[in-house]
Amino acid sequence: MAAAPPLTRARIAATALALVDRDGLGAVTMRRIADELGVQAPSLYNHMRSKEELLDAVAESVMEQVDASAFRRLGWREALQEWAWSYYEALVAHPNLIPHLTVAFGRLDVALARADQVYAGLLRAGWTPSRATRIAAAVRYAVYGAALGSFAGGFPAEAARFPHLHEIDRLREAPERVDRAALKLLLDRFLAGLDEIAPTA
Amino acid sequence: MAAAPPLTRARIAATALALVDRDGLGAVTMRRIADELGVQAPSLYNHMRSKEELLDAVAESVMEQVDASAFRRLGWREALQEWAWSYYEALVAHPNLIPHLTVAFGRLDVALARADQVYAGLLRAGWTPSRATRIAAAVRYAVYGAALGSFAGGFPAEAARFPHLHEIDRLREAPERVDRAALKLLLDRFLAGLDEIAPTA
DNA sequence: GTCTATAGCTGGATAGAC
DNA sequence: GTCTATCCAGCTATAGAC
Repeated sequence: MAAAPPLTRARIAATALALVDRDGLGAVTMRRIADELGVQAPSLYNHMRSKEELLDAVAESVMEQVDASAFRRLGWREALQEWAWSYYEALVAHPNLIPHLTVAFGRLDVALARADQVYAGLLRAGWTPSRATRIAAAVRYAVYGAALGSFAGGFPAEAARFPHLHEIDRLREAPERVDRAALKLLLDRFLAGLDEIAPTA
Repeated sequence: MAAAPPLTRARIAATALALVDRDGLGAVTMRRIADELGVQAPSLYNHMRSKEELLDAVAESVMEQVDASAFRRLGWREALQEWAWSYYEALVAHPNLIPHLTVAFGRLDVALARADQVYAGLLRAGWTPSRATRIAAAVRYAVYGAALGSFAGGFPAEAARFPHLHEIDRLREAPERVDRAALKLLLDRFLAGLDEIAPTA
Protein backbone atom coordinates (compact mmCIF):
# COMPACT_ATOMS: atom_id res chain seq x y z
CA MET A 1 0.00 0.00 0.00
CA ALA A 2 1.42 3.37 -0.93
CA ALA A 3 1.06 6.21 1.55
CA ALA A 4 -1.95 8.44 0.90
CA PRO A 5 -0.96 11.15 -1.56
CA PRO A 6 -1.45 14.72 -0.36
CA LEU A 7 -4.78 16.45 -0.82
CA THR A 8 -4.77 18.96 -3.66
CA ARG A 9 -7.39 20.88 -5.59
CA ALA A 10 -6.69 18.70 -8.62
CA ARG A 11 -7.12 15.43 -6.73
CA ILE A 12 -10.31 16.63 -5.10
CA ALA A 13 -11.73 17.75 -8.44
CA ALA A 14 -10.81 14.47 -10.10
CA THR A 15 -12.50 12.49 -7.35
CA ALA A 16 -15.59 14.65 -7.53
CA LEU A 17 -15.75 14.15 -11.29
CA ALA A 18 -15.56 10.39 -10.91
CA LEU A 19 -18.43 10.61 -8.45
CA VAL A 20 -20.48 12.76 -10.83
CA ASP A 21 -19.92 10.24 -13.60
CA ARG A 22 -20.81 7.25 -11.49
CA ASP A 23 -23.72 8.48 -9.39
CA GLY A 24 -24.88 11.76 -10.88
CA LEU A 25 -24.64 15.39 -9.84
CA GLY A 26 -27.13 15.02 -7.04
CA ALA A 27 -25.08 12.34 -5.36
CA VAL A 28 -22.04 14.55 -4.98
CA THR A 29 -21.62 15.64 -1.38
CA MET A 30 -18.62 16.91 0.52
CA ARG A 31 -18.78 13.88 2.77
CA ARG A 32 -18.80 11.39 -0.08
CA ILE A 33 -15.91 13.07 -1.86
CA ALA A 34 -13.96 13.02 1.39
CA ASP A 35 -14.80 9.35 1.97
CA GLU A 36 -13.54 8.49 -1.48
CA LEU A 37 -10.28 10.27 -0.67
CA GLY A 38 -9.92 8.69 2.74
CA VAL A 39 -10.24 11.97 4.62
CA GLN A 40 -12.92 13.82 6.55
CA ALA A 41 -15.21 16.32 4.89
CA PRO A 42 -13.94 19.44 6.69
CA SER A 43 -10.47 18.87 5.25
CA LEU A 44 -11.80 19.76 1.84
CA TYR A 45 -12.43 23.30 3.02
CA ASN A 46 -8.68 23.85 3.29
CA HIS A 47 -8.60 23.70 -0.50
CA MET A 48 -12.01 24.95 -1.62
CA ARG A 49 -14.11 27.73 -0.23
CA SER A 50 -17.44 26.02 -0.98
CA LYS A 51 -19.11 23.25 -2.88
CA GLU A 52 -19.84 25.57 -5.76
CA GLU A 53 -16.19 26.47 -6.11
CA LEU A 54 -15.43 22.76 -6.13
CA LEU A 55 -17.91 22.04 -8.91
CA ASP A 56 -16.56 24.95 -10.91
CA ALA A 57 -13.10 23.45 -10.64
CA VAL A 58 -14.53 20.18 -11.95
CA ALA A 59 -16.20 21.98 -14.84
CA GLU A 60 -12.98 23.75 -15.65
CA SER A 61 -11.07 20.48 -15.81
CA VAL A 62 -13.56 19.17 -18.36
CA MET A 63 -13.59 22.32 -20.46
CA GLU A 64 -9.82 22.11 -20.70
CA GLN A 65 -10.30 19.02 -22.83
CA VAL A 66 -12.05 21.08 -25.49
CA ASP A 67 -9.74 22.01 -28.34
CA ALA A 68 -10.45 25.07 -30.47
CA SER A 69 -6.92 25.41 -31.75
CA ALA A 70 -7.84 24.09 -35.19
CA PHE A 71 -8.97 27.57 -36.16
CA ARG A 72 -5.32 28.56 -36.28
CA ARG A 73 -4.48 25.72 -38.67
CA LEU A 74 -7.47 24.86 -40.82
CA GLY A 75 -10.31 26.38 -42.80
CA TRP A 76 -13.49 27.25 -40.93
CA ARG A 77 -15.31 24.12 -42.04
CA GLU A 78 -12.69 21.70 -40.80
CA ALA A 79 -11.99 23.80 -37.73
CA LEU A 80 -15.67 23.81 -36.75
CA GLN A 81 -15.72 20.04 -37.10
CA GLU A 82 -12.62 19.53 -34.98
CA TRP A 83 -13.84 21.90 -32.32
CA ALA A 84 -17.29 20.31 -32.29
CA TRP A 85 -16.01 16.78 -31.93
CA SER A 86 -13.50 17.54 -29.21
CA TYR A 87 -16.29 19.38 -27.39
CA TYR A 88 -18.61 16.42 -27.82
CA GLU A 89 -16.02 13.95 -26.58
CA ALA A 90 -15.41 16.08 -23.51
CA LEU A 91 -19.11 16.34 -22.70
CA VAL A 92 -20.19 12.83 -23.53
CA ALA A 93 -17.51 11.49 -21.21
CA HIS A 94 -19.32 13.31 -18.38
CA PRO A 95 -22.96 13.83 -19.34
CA ASN A 96 -24.08 14.12 -15.72
CA LEU A 97 -22.03 17.27 -15.40
CA ILE A 98 -23.77 19.09 -18.26
CA PRO A 99 -26.35 20.90 -16.11
CA HIS A 100 -23.57 22.41 -14.07
CA LEU A 101 -21.47 23.17 -17.15
CA THR A 102 -24.24 25.24 -18.67
CA VAL A 103 -24.66 27.20 -15.46
CA ALA A 104 -20.94 27.70 -14.85
CA PHE A 105 -20.01 28.48 -18.46
CA GLY A 106 -19.81 32.25 -18.09
CA ARG A 107 -17.67 31.95 -14.96
CA LEU A 108 -14.99 29.78 -16.54
CA ASP A 109 -11.98 31.41 -18.13
CA VAL A 110 -11.26 28.29 -20.15
CA ALA A 111 -14.71 28.30 -21.64
CA LEU A 112 -14.55 31.95 -22.59
CA ALA A 113 -11.07 31.57 -24.07
CA ARG A 114 -12.28 28.73 -26.27
CA ALA A 115 -15.30 30.71 -27.40
CA ASP A 116 -13.01 33.61 -28.25
CA GLN A 117 -10.88 31.40 -30.48
CA VAL A 118 -13.93 30.18 -32.34
CA TYR A 119 -15.30 33.67 -32.95
CA ALA A 120 -11.91 34.88 -34.09
CA GLY A 121 -11.65 32.05 -36.57
CA LEU A 122 -15.08 32.66 -38.03
CA LEU A 123 -14.53 36.39 -38.35
CA ARG A 124 -11.18 35.81 -40.02
CA ALA A 125 -12.94 33.55 -42.51
CA GLY A 126 -15.14 36.43 -43.55
CA TRP A 127 -18.37 35.73 -41.68
CA THR A 128 -20.14 38.76 -40.30
CA PRO A 129 -20.19 39.14 -36.49
CA SER A 130 -23.88 38.34 -36.44
CA ARG A 131 -23.47 35.20 -38.53
CA ALA A 132 -20.39 34.16 -36.58
CA THR A 133 -22.35 34.38 -33.32
CA ARG A 134 -25.11 32.22 -34.68
CA ILE A 135 -22.86 29.65 -36.28
CA ALA A 136 -20.84 29.19 -33.10
CA ALA A 137 -24.01 28.97 -31.04
CA ALA A 138 -25.59 26.53 -33.48
CA VAL A 139 -22.66 24.16 -33.29
CA ARG A 140 -22.60 24.43 -29.52
CA TYR A 141 -26.30 23.57 -29.41
CA ALA A 142 -25.76 20.52 -31.57
CA VAL A 143 -22.95 19.33 -29.33
CA TYR A 144 -24.78 19.88 -26.05
CA GLY A 145 -27.95 18.31 -27.37
CA ALA A 146 -26.11 15.24 -28.60
CA ALA A 147 -24.19 14.85 -25.35
CA LEU A 148 -27.40 15.26 -23.38
CA GLY A 149 -28.99 12.61 -25.57
CA SER A 150 -26.87 9.94 -23.98
CA PHE A 151 -28.71 10.67 -20.76
CA ALA A 152 -31.98 9.40 -22.14
CA GLY A 153 -30.52 6.15 -23.35
CA GLY A 154 -33.07 4.70 -25.71
CA PHE A 155 -36.62 3.59 -25.34
CA PRO A 156 -38.07 1.16 -22.85
CA ALA A 157 -39.09 -2.29 -23.94
CA GLU A 158 -42.83 -1.66 -23.62
CA ALA A 159 -42.58 0.90 -26.38
CA ALA A 160 -44.21 -1.81 -28.46
CA ARG A 161 -47.41 0.18 -28.05
CA PHE A 162 -45.89 2.69 -30.46
CA PRO A 163 -45.63 0.83 -33.74
CA HIS A 164 -43.11 2.89 -35.67
CA LEU A 165 -40.92 3.45 -32.67
CA HIS A 166 -40.93 -0.26 -32.09
CA GLU A 167 -40.07 -1.03 -35.66
CA ILE A 168 -37.08 1.29 -35.52
CA ASP A 169 -36.11 0.12 -32.09
CA ARG A 170 -35.76 -3.42 -33.33
CA LEU A 171 -32.87 -2.41 -35.54
CA ARG A 172 -31.29 -0.07 -33.10
CA GLU A 173 -27.60 0.25 -32.72
CA ALA A 174 -25.92 0.88 -29.42
CA PRO A 175 -27.27 4.18 -28.05
CA GLU A 176 -23.91 5.90 -28.11
CA ARG A 177 -23.44 4.97 -31.75
CA VAL A 178 -26.80 6.53 -32.58
CA ASP A 179 -25.76 9.73 -30.81
CA ARG A 180 -22.55 9.94 -32.78
CA ALA A 181 -24.19 9.13 -36.08
CA ALA A 182 -26.93 11.68 -35.52
CA LEU A 183 -24.47 14.38 -34.52
CA LYS A 184 -22.36 13.58 -37.55
CA LEU A 185 -25.40 13.92 -39.79
CA LEU A 186 -26.40 17.16 -38.11
CA LEU A 187 -22.96 18.72 -38.44
CA ASP A 188 -22.34 17.46 -41.97
CA ARG A 189 -25.67 18.62 -43.32
CA PHE A 190 -25.48 21.91 -41.42
CA LEU A 191 -22.08 22.67 -42.92
CA ALA A 192 -23.30 21.64 -46.36
CA GLY A 193 -26.20 24.02 -45.93
CA LEU A 194 -23.86 26.78 -44.75
CA ASP A 195 -21.85 26.45 -47.94
CA GLU A 196 -24.77 27.94 -49.82
CA ILE A 197 -24.42 31.20 -47.90
CA ALA A 198 -20.68 31.17 -47.16
CA PRO A 199 -18.58 34.30 -47.70
CA THR A 200 -16.56 34.07 -50.89
CA ALA A 201 -13.11 34.25 -49.33
CA MET B 1 -60.58 36.17 -0.90
CA ALA B 2 -61.96 33.15 -2.70
CA ALA B 3 -62.05 29.84 -0.85
CA ALA B 4 -59.00 27.66 -1.52
CA PRO B 5 -59.69 25.47 -4.56
CA PRO B 6 -59.37 21.73 -3.98
CA LEU B 7 -56.01 20.03 -4.26
CA THR B 8 -55.59 18.06 -7.48
CA ARG B 9 -52.71 16.44 -9.32
CA ALA B 10 -52.94 19.12 -11.98
CA ARG B 11 -52.82 22.01 -9.51
CA ILE B 12 -49.90 20.45 -7.66
CA ALA B 13 -48.00 19.90 -10.89
CA ALA B 14 -48.67 23.45 -12.07
CA THR B 15 -47.43 24.87 -8.79
CA ALA B 16 -44.33 22.70 -8.89
CA LEU B 17 -43.62 23.85 -12.44
CA ALA B 18 -43.88 27.49 -11.43
CA LEU B 19 -41.41 26.78 -8.65
CA VAL B 20 -39.00 25.05 -11.04
CA ASP B 21 -39.18 28.03 -13.35
CA ARG B 22 -38.64 30.58 -10.64
CA ASP B 23 -36.06 28.94 -8.39
CA GLY B 24 -34.66 25.96 -10.24
CA LEU B 25 -35.04 22.21 -9.94
CA GLY B 26 -33.01 22.01 -6.76
CA ALA B 27 -35.32 24.40 -4.96
CA VAL B 28 -38.36 22.21 -5.46
CA THR B 29 -39.31 20.50 -2.23
CA MET B 30 -42.54 19.03 -1.01
CA ARG B 31 -42.69 21.66 1.72
CA ARG B 32 -42.32 24.58 -0.64
CA ILE B 33 -44.89 23.26 -3.07
CA ALA B 34 -47.29 22.79 -0.19
CA ASP B 35 -46.55 26.28 1.16
CA GLU B 36 -47.29 27.76 -2.23
CA LEU B 37 -50.62 25.95 -2.24
CA GLY B 38 -51.50 26.94 1.30
CA VAL B 39 -51.45 23.38 2.62
CA GLN B 40 -49.04 21.16 4.55
CA ALA B 41 -46.52 18.93 2.81
CA PRO B 42 -48.02 15.57 3.82
CA SER B 43 -51.26 16.46 2.05
CA LEU B 44 -49.48 16.14 -1.26
CA TYR B 45 -49.03 12.44 -0.64
CA ASN B 46 -52.75 11.95 -1.01
CA HIS B 47 -52.28 12.74 -4.69
CA MET B 48 -48.75 11.61 -5.52
CA ARG B 49 -46.88 8.58 -4.35
CA SER B 50 -43.48 10.31 -4.30
CA LYS B 51 -41.55 13.32 -5.41
CA GLU B 52 -40.35 11.53 -8.53
CA GLU B 53 -43.92 10.80 -9.57
CA LEU B 54 -44.67 14.47 -9.04
CA LEU B 55 -41.79 15.61 -11.23
CA ASP B 56 -42.81 13.13 -13.90
CA ALA B 57 -46.28 14.64 -13.87
CA VAL B 58 -44.69 18.05 -14.35
CA ALA B 59 -42.57 16.75 -17.22
CA GLU B 60 -45.63 15.22 -18.80
CA SER B 61 -47.52 18.50 -18.67
CA VAL B 62 -44.69 20.19 -20.54
CA MET B 63 -44.32 17.46 -23.14
CA GLU B 64 -48.01 17.75 -23.89
CA GLN B 65 -47.28 21.17 -25.34
CA VAL B 66 -45.13 19.59 -28.04
CA ASP B 67 -47.00 19.20 -31.30
CA ALA B 68 -45.94 16.58 -33.82
CA SER B 69 -49.25 16.51 -35.64
CA ALA B 70 -47.85 18.43 -38.60
CA PHE B 71 -46.55 15.17 -40.03
CA ARG B 72 -50.15 14.28 -40.86
CA ARG B 73 -50.69 17.50 -42.79
CA LEU B 74 -47.42 18.71 -44.29
CA GLY B 75 -44.30 17.50 -46.09
CA TRP B 76 -41.41 16.26 -43.98
CA ARG B 77 -39.49 19.54 -44.23
CA GLU B 78 -42.29 21.73 -42.94
CA ALA B 79 -43.39 19.11 -40.44
CA LEU B 80 -39.91 18.87 -38.96
CA GLN B 81 -39.83 22.64 -38.59
CA GLU B 82 -43.21 22.80 -36.90
CA TRP B 83 -42.36 19.98 -34.56
CA ALA B 84 -38.98 21.48 -33.75
CA TRP B 85 -40.34 24.92 -32.95
CA SER B 86 -43.20 23.71 -30.81
CA TYR B 87 -40.68 21.52 -28.98
CA TYR B 88 -38.36 24.48 -28.50
CA GLU B 89 -41.11 26.73 -27.22
CA ALA B 90 -42.16 24.10 -24.71
CA LEU B 91 -38.61 23.63 -23.43
CA VAL B 92 -37.46 27.23 -23.45
CA ALA B 93 -40.45 28.19 -21.35
CA HIS B 94 -39.05 25.86 -18.65
CA PRO B 95 -35.29 25.45 -19.14
CA ASN B 96 -34.71 24.51 -15.50
CA LEU B 97 -36.77 21.40 -16.07
CA ILE B 98 -34.62 20.10 -18.91
CA PRO B 99 -32.36 17.89 -16.80
CA HIS B 100 -35.39 16.08 -15.47
CA LEU B 101 -37.01 15.91 -18.92
CA THR B 102 -34.01 14.09 -20.36
CA VAL B 103 -34.06 11.59 -17.52
CA ALA B 104 -37.82 11.05 -17.57
CA PHE B 105 -38.20 10.93 -21.36
CA GLY B 106 -38.41 7.18 -21.71
CA ARG B 107 -41.01 6.93 -18.93
CA LEU B 108 -43.44 9.40 -20.47
CA ASP B 109 -46.16 8.12 -22.75
CA VAL B 110 -46.61 11.57 -24.27
CA ALA B 111 -42.95 11.77 -25.23
CA LEU B 112 -42.96 8.33 -26.82
CA ALA B 113 -46.17 9.04 -28.70
CA ARG B 114 -44.68 12.22 -30.17
CA ALA B 115 -41.52 10.40 -31.18
CA ASP B 116 -43.63 7.75 -32.86
CA GLN B 117 -45.44 10.35 -34.95
CA VAL B 118 -42.15 11.83 -36.09
CA TYR B 119 -40.69 8.48 -37.12
CA ALA B 120 -43.86 7.55 -38.93
CA GLY B 121 -43.78 10.81 -40.88
CA LEU B 122 -40.17 10.42 -41.91
CA LEU B 123 -40.63 6.80 -42.98
CA ARG B 124 -43.70 7.73 -44.98
CA ALA B 125 -41.63 10.38 -46.74
CA GLY B 126 -39.28 7.70 -47.97
CA TRP B 127 -36.38 8.01 -45.56
CA THR B 128 -34.78 4.74 -44.49
CA PRO B 129 -35.27 3.69 -40.86
CA SER B 130 -31.63 4.41 -40.12
CA ARG B 131 -31.77 7.88 -41.65
CA ALA B 132 -35.11 8.60 -39.99
CA THR B 133 -33.65 7.76 -36.59
CA ARG B 134 -30.75 10.09 -37.12
CA ILE B 135 -32.77 12.95 -38.53
CA ALA B 136 -35.24 12.85 -35.65
CA ALA B 137 -32.40 12.65 -33.15
CA ALA B 138 -30.50 15.47 -34.86
CA VAL B 139 -33.48 17.80 -34.66
CA ARG B 140 -34.06 16.86 -31.05
CA TYR B 141 -30.43 17.63 -30.24
CA ALA B 142 -30.69 21.04 -31.88
CA VAL B 143 -33.81 21.84 -29.88
CA TYR B 144 -32.46 20.67 -26.53
CA GLY B 145 -29.15 22.41 -27.07
CA ALA B 146 -30.84 25.68 -27.96
CA ALA B 147 -33.19 25.50 -25.00
CA LEU B 148 -30.29 24.67 -22.70
CA GLY B 149 -28.44 27.65 -24.12
CA SER B 150 -30.82 30.03 -22.45
CA PHE B 151 -29.47 28.74 -19.16
CA ALA B 152 -26.07 30.21 -19.78
CA GLY B 153 -27.40 33.63 -20.64
CA GLY B 154 -24.55 35.48 -22.29
CA PHE B 155 -21.09 36.43 -21.18
CA PRO B 156 -20.05 38.34 -18.08
CA ALA B 157 -18.92 41.92 -18.38
CA GLU B 158 -15.28 41.16 -17.63
CA ALA B 159 -15.12 39.14 -20.81
CA ALA B 160 -13.25 42.17 -22.14
CA ARG B 161 -10.11 40.10 -21.64
CA PHE B 162 -11.19 38.12 -24.65
CA PRO B 163 -11.04 40.54 -27.55
CA HIS B 164 -13.21 38.91 -30.19
CA LEU B 165 -15.78 37.82 -27.68
CA HIS B 166 -15.94 41.35 -26.43
CA GLU B 167 -16.29 42.80 -29.89
CA ILE B 168 -19.21 40.53 -30.61
CA ASP B 169 -20.70 40.99 -27.19
CA ARG B 170 -20.93 44.73 -27.79
CA LEU B 171 -23.43 44.17 -30.55
CA ARG B 172 -25.31 41.45 -28.84
CA GLU B 173 -29.01 41.11 -29.06
CA ALA B 174 -31.11 39.96 -26.18
CA PRO B 175 -29.94 36.43 -25.25
CA GLU B 176 -33.21 34.80 -26.11
CA ARG B 177 -33.17 36.36 -29.55
CA VAL B 178 -29.71 34.95 -30.15
CA ASP B 179 -30.95 31.49 -29.16
CA ARG B 180 -33.84 31.70 -31.57
CA ALA B 181 -31.75 33.08 -34.41
CA ALA B 182 -29.08 30.41 -33.93
CA LEU B 183 -31.64 27.62 -33.80
CA LYS B 184 -33.30 28.99 -36.92
CA LEU B 185 -29.96 29.02 -38.73
CA LEU B 186 -29.17 25.51 -37.54
CA LEU B 187 -32.52 24.08 -38.63
CA ASP B 188 -32.65 25.96 -41.93
CA ARG B 189 -29.14 25.02 -42.98
CA PHE B 190 -29.56 21.45 -41.74
CA LEU B 191 -32.69 21.02 -43.83
CA ALA B 192 -31.01 22.65 -46.82
CA GLY B 193 -28.17 20.19 -46.42
CA LEU B 194 -30.62 17.30 -46.11
CA ASP B 195 -32.17 18.22 -49.43
CA GLU B 196 -29.00 17.07 -51.14
CA ILE B 197 -29.56 13.51 -49.91
CA ALA B 198 -33.38 13.46 -49.71
CA PRO B 199 -35.32 10.53 -51.11
CA THR B 200 -36.88 11.37 -54.46
CA ALA B 201 -40.49 10.96 -53.40
C1' DG C 1 -58.54 14.64 2.52
C1' DT C 2 -56.08 17.57 5.39
C1' DC C 3 -54.01 18.15 9.61
C1' DT C 4 -50.14 17.80 13.57
C1' DA C 5 -46.30 15.56 15.01
C1' DT C 6 -42.37 13.39 14.17
C1' DA C 7 -39.19 9.80 12.71
C1' DG C 8 -34.97 9.33 10.49
C1' DC C 9 -31.73 11.06 7.51
C1' DT C 10 -28.41 13.84 5.05
C1' DG C 11 -26.71 18.02 3.85
C1' DG C 12 -23.03 22.34 4.05
C1' DA C 13 -20.22 24.58 6.86
C1' DT C 14 -17.60 26.17 11.25
C1' DA C 15 -14.73 26.03 15.75
C1' DG C 16 -10.98 24.72 17.81
C1' DA C 17 -7.76 20.86 19.27
C1' DC C 18 -3.62 18.71 17.59
C1' DG D 1 -3.51 20.77 7.02
C1' DT D 2 -6.23 17.29 9.01
C1' DC D 3 -8.83 15.94 12.71
C1' DT D 4 -13.18 15.52 16.07
C1' DA D 5 -17.24 17.44 17.42
C1' DT D 6 -21.06 19.80 16.40
C1' DC D 7 -24.50 23.25 14.77
C1' DC D 8 -28.37 23.92 12.33
C1' DA D 9 -30.92 23.51 8.49
C1' DG D 10 -33.13 20.96 5.16
C1' DC D 11 -35.34 16.89 3.24
C1' DT D 12 -38.93 12.71 2.18
C1' DA D 13 -42.13 10.13 4.08
C1' DT D 14 -45.24 7.91 7.67
C1' DA D 15 -48.64 7.48 11.65
C1' DG D 16 -52.66 8.61 13.40
C1' DA D 17 -56.01 12.29 15.03
C1' DC D 18 -59.84 14.90 13.20
